[in-house]
Amino acid sequence: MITLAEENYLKAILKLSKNSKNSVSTNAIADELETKASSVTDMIKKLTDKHLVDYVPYRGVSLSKFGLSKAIEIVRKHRLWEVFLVTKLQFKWDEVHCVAEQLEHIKSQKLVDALDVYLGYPKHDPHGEPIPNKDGKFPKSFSKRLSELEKGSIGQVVGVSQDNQSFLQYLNSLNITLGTSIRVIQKIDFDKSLEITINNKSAHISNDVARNILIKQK
Amino acid sequence: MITLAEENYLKAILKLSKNSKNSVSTNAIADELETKASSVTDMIKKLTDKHLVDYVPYRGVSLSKFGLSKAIEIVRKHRLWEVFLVTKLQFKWDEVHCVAEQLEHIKSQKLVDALDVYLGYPKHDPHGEPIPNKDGKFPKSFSKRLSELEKGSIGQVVGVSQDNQSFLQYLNSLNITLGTSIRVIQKIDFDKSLEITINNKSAHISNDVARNILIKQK
DNA sequence: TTTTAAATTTAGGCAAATCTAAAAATTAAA
DNA sequence: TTTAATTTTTAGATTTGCCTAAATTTAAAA
Repeated sequence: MITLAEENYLKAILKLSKNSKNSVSTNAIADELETKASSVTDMIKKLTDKHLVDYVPYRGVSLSKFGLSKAIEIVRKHRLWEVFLVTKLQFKWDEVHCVAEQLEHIKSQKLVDALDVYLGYPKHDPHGEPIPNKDGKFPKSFSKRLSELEKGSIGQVVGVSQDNQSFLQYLNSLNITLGTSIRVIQKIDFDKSLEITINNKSAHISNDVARNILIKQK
Repeated sequence: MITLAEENYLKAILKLSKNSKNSVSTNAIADELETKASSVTDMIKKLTDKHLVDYVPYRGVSLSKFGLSKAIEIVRKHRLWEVFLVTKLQFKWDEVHCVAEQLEHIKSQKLVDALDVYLGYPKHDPHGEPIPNKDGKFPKSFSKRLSELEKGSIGQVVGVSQDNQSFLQYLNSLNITLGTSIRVIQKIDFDKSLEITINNKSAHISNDVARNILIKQK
């Protein structure tokens, strides 16, 4: 049995190894989980005993194959619950995270699968993040999210990962539709928002919005 | 903050004080939670410190006003989630309990309220148990459940607390409809099933079924 | 009413998950 | 390459929730 605390560590390691590839440092995990490095070392030993991670003292940890699949399961549950909260219970984007953080730890394979069916096998959560399927595979797409584009690059809108009414209305008001060309002028580090141009008219959009615009890069 | 373990104790005390009224013995709680009497004593002290129960050593505990409201909240959540699982995710009656046991501990007032709205303010869970409302009040009804009738007594069917397709079909096959007179011939202690007569024809029904038939007693 | 049985509490310990402070290892700087 | 700074680990405590075994209290029986 994987405990709640262990699940949170797995999730943190997955999140961190996405960016820095391979192995993750003790301090990085401590920061992510707002705990102390010594606590992390303790927990890593427990995870090692359970074959959830590979660990070389002083060198960092990485998820084992088993640990990775467990971590992905948690992400899947988190994102499915977020979709549920927004599409069925009328929660707003920014209200779902803390509740999903709890719901992701509910243990029942049948529940997750039934939820997936009920929600119509969604591919993205309300924040535009991809939802892995039952087998742990992420939906592959040939598009990128606008938020992933580098400064200076240009792309064409090929879709959105949200069909929310107010989101689509907002895109309309910006004159963003399928096929629109967008150039990234500036990426603001502070809030990850973007300065962009749409048909030579400039606009400033939040990361929340940029994440939900799917782009085919030129 | 009330911990998960504390919530389970509150629930157990509520359940037990329903039957034996007033205060509940340490051993009864230990049995209910499949733990040891000494553990119960430990926990009761913590609950006392948090003003969730009133406790007289060697004499038993009872829920305080505050503890009662918390316990009812948990029951409300448990039963709402059961309704969700059955009506939305197509779980069967007997598959919901263990999952609801986990879901009942999710902390979010907004979630419970939204779920209640979404489910259409259900009055009973899939087992026929009443669901308290937002203010902790149980739906009052002038009917009893068939399962509550004493041996020998007679009553008339005034409703059901389940609108499940297969349940209604089953009642049909037993010739039970609104207005049908039912007499309780025998109550089987072992599985709480009932020997009854319907228009002088005898039948044997499970507690699961009897609990969902609402009766006006003669 | 004394003795016995049952229920309850106390004492002392254990595992999980965390912490602080000190020691050890690694990396960066002089 | 030695020293200094940083990172990581170890040692020793703490809290929560549970356990066993022993002591205490209450209830029942003789």
